[in-house]
Amino acid sequence: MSSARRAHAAVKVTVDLAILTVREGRLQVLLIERGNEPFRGRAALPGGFLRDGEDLDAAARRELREETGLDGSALHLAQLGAFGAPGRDPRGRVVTIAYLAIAPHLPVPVPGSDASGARWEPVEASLADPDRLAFDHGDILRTAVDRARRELEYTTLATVFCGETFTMGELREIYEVVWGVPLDPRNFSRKVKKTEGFVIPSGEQRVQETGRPATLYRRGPATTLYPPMLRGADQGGEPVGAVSPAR
Amino acid sequence: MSSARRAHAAVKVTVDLAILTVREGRLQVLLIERGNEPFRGRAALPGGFLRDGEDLDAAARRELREETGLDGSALHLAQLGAFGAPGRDPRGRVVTIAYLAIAPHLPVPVPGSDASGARWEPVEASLADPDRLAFDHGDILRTAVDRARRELEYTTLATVFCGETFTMGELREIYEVVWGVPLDPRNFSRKVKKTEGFVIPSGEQRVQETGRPATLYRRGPATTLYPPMLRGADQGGEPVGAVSPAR
DNA sequence: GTACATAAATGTCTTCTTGACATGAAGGGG
DNA sequence: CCCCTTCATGTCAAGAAGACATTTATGTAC
Repeated sequence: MSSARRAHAAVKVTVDLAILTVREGRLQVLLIERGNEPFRGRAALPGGFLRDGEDLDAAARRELREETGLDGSALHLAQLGAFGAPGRDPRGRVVTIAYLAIAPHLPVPVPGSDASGARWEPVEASLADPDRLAFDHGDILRTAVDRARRELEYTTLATVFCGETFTMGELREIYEVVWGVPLDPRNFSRKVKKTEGFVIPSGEQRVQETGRPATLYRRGPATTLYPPMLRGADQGGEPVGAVSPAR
Repeated sequence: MSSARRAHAAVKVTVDLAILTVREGRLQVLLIERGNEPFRGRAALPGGFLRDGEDLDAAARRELREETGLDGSALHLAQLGAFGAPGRDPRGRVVTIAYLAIAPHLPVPVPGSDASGARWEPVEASLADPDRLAFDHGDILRTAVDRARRELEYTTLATVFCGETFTMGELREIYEVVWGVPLDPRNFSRKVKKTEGFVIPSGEQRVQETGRPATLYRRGPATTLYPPMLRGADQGGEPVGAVSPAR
C-alpha cells in the first residue's frame, strides 16, 4: 500500500478550455500566448490551476470569465474529459480537465493575467502541426472539435454559435463551417423548421445589401434533435472517448 | 498567485470504473463492498488511486484487471469524465476520473484487495436511492448508463456485451435491456443485417431446447452505425456532459 | 411418421425522411 | 420598369422505418 511502485501520485489539477467560435467563415479557437515557462511564448489553450475548495465546473467558468470576460450563463460549457499522461507537463504530474466552450462572435479578447496575448485562430492552423500548441493542447483541441461536430448532429448546439437572432443562412453556415461540408439550403431549411423547438421566428427580418430580406429566428426550447441532423458517414476517430485497445 | 483564495489545491486523483454487463435479462453493474473507511461496508464502484508515473488509461486498465481479472484488450473501455466536487470525498480533495467498461457475461468476480466483497447488481437498484452508493458513485453510474445508452445508438457497442458469438435475438436483447424498450425482432434484424460490417454470420447455428435453430454471428469490423439505430425521442438529461447553466 | 408447439427467418405494405433539383417572391440598382 | 441577387417554397423519386403476416426449421407428443 506504500511501496515505491504503489505510491499515490502527488498531482496538480488544471482546467483548460477549448473555446470555439465561427469567424470569417471558419471555425476558430481562442489561443493565448504563454507568458511564463514552460512553453513561454508558445500558443496554448487558456486555463489554469484548480483552486482550493473549487468545483471543476466553477473553475472552468472562472477561467472563461478571466480570459474572455464572459460569464458562462449565455454560452455552452461542457466537460470534455481528463488528460493526464505522465509527461504532458514538464513541471511535474499535472492532470488537466478539459472543457469545451462554444461562443458566438466575440470582440477581440483582452490578454489575461498570465498571458502575453490572446487571439482567435482557425483550428486547421492549430491542428496542422502536432507541436504547434503547448503541452498536449493539440490533442485536447482535436477532441474538442470532434465533440463539437458530433453534438451538432443531435443537439441544438449550433444556435449557440449564433447571436441572439440569426437567419437560416447563418445557422446553416455554422454547420457547413464546423463540418466542412456544403449543405443544400432548401433541405436544411426544411429540416430545421420541421424539427419542433429548434428555432422560432422572431417576426423581424434582416435586410441585406441586396436580395430578398431574410427571416430572423431565435433559439427554440429544444436541446436534442430527433431525428438527428445527418452528415453522411465517415465520422473519423473512435466512437466518443474510447481508450486504445478498446475493441 | 499565492494568496489563500488562489491556493492551488493539493489534490489526489483516483480512477473509478463503472463496469456494465447484461445478466439475467437486466443491466447490471459490478459493485464492491468497501472494506475500509470512509464508507466502510457501503457499496461502491471499483477503483483506486492513480500511481506515480501511471497514465490515466493505464490506471483504469490496471484497476479493471485487479477487480475482475480481465485484461482490457477484449472489452470496451472509455473515459467518462472527471468528477471533482469539493466535498465528494471526506478524506480531502479527491478528483476521480471515471471510466465506462462494457463486459460480456462474466464469472462471479473475486473480491479484490481492499474490498470485502464484489457482486453484480441491477443498475435500477443502485440508482433507486441516491445515497445507496458511496461517494458520488451514484452520479457516476448514472452518467455511465446514459453514455452506454447513447453509444448503442451510433456505435457497434452492443456486440461487446455479447460473447464471442451471439444470435440476433441475443443482440436485440442487449438493446432492449439497456434501453428499456421492446424492439420489433423483424425490423431489428433487417436493420442490423443491412448495416455493413455490424455483424458477420459465423456459419454455425445454435440449437435451442425448442424451435428453429438460430444463426450465430460475430462482431463485424464496423465501429459506427450509419444511419444510427433509432429509439424514439426522449433521451433524458442534458446533451452529453453539459455544465449546469449551459444554455 | 404425422401432427403439433415453438421460435427463427423472411416478406409485404404504408408512411416518413431524405436527397436532388426547379420555381416563385422580395428587395435594391440601373 | 427590367435586371440582378438572395431568400423562400414546392415537387418528385429513392430510401428507411414502423407495423404486421407468413414460411421455415427444429423438438416433442401421439
